[in-house]
Amino acid sequence: MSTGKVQENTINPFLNQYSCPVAGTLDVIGGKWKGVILFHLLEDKKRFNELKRLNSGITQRMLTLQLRELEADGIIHREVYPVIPPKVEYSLTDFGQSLKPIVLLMREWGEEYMETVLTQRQKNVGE
Amino acid sequence: MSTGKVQENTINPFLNQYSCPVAGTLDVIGGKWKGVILFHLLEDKKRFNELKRLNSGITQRMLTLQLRELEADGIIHREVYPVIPPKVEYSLTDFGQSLKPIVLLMREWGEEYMETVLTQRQKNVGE
DNA sequence: TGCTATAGTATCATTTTGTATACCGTTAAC
DNA sequence: GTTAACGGTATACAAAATGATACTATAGCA
Repeated sequence: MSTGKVQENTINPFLNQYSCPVAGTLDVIGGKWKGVILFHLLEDKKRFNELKRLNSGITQRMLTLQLRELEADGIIHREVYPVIPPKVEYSLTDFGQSLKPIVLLMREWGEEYMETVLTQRQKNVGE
Repeated sequence: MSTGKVQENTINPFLNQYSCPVAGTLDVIGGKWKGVILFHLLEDKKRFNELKRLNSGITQRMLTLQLRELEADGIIHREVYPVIPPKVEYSLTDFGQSLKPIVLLMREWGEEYMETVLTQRQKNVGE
């Protein structure tokens, strides 16, 4: 960063603009699935199919894509056991652990306020 | 919610599945712009064009769409002054203020770790 | 008279994200 | 011999999110 030169070839070019740090964080944990995946990994490592069951509705392809991106960002670790049938375990890296407070806070907020949001949205239907 | 019936017509049908609360929160503050918009509103209310300048790169259309959704979720308030040229001020509602800890934490994480993420991503280029 | 400013809307194009479905290799169980 | 389990990949397609561009109204100013 010291050069002031805009970097290239990262996953999301948006981040290269030295934009708001909030945008950067959301690029890592945002999207439809990443937050939930991380949430499930907070407690303990999980196998691929386990994550698939926990993220109800996710397709194999999307799960793979999201896991690969999290891995590329250094957030999770992928451990492959050379057995048959295959066994692959996903876990948070130490770096990934640094996201724990955010994920927990998001869970709390969701638990406390999602009903409010849903109610609020209902009011605006058809306006 | 007491009926156990799945609601319809909300912005994101995903939320009706009684899914993970983290997903719910991300639905409210996720996406490319909402987090940043909220971040800029934490301190003080802002006019439309002010927000446009602060969210560098956002188009007028996207800003309008995101602001409308945040308003529909009860997160921000839109105050229109009937003057010419028009003047519209956006501010956090009391409810919106409840998101403050999350946004601040996301800012902190971004400030502290985005370089790490960027470096990490660089390693994976072309693999 | 023409220009600027503000807060949008309308239309269309593009990019990103998500879905559906079929397929792969290997082993063990039936 | 067939089937299931696991953790994927490949291909095609659909939907949603985002972007680009042009346009609007009205007042004040030069």
